[in-house]
Amino acid sequence: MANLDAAFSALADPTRRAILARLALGEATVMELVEPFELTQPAISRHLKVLEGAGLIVRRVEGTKRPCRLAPTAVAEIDQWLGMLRRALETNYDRLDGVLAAMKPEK
Amino acid sequence: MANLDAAFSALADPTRRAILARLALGEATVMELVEPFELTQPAISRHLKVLEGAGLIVRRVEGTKRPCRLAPTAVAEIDQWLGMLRRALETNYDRLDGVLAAMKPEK
DNA sequence: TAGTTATATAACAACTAAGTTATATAATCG
DNA sequence: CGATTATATAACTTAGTTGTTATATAACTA
Repeated sequence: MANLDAAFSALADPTRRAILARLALGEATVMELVEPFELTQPAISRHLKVLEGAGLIVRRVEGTKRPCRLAPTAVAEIDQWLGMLRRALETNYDRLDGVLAAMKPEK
Repeated sequence: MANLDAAFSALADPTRRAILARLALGEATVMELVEPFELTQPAISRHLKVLEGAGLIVRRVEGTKRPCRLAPTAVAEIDQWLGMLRRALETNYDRLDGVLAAMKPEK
């Protein structure tokens, strides 16, 4: 699962998560994404490249603009992987419940 | 949400995800976690420190051993954040559906 | 108590990441 | 066509990550 590396790594950066949060409101061009941050345009362009590489966003060409929007694929992959942890945590939690239930009578 | 940085960043490494997958099967000591990897014990110890710092695992002291197990907190935080993306993706998808539905009659 | 086992930490090398400025490309506007 | 706007890329700097080996600590074992 090499793509999970890219996806989680992309999400590890707060600027990139903020970009995604902005795109959750709808499509935006590069300059629209630059505006709210105290970063230069090349910095944002590179963040977008990382997000695109991770499958978290897609871009279309519209004249000289490149509007970005959220892509579903990476999120689905992440969800699937996290599902494994969720299930394990539930199981362990049940087990703990069992242990506690077994202990109570002893007390 | 500073902790999301640590959580996503911890999950970005395949060795650490493999460690979590192993812990999903149940508690394990450091040496038990070293065994399946072609890495040295200090390397694994540091990965564990990262996972602990991210709130993905907890460790107890048992004599000279430090058994590790999964912790639920970070996964819950991640799920919560991803929920935002999931909802946005659903909305955008619905919107796309709407667009496609609106286009069909025109064709 | 001396040796062994389990784990942590320090110091270092190699690599990657994130930001900057300067510059290139390419579409649009007048 | 020339100027402007939108975006990308290159070169560089600084900082962080991942691995290694060597060593420290601390609890068991004989």
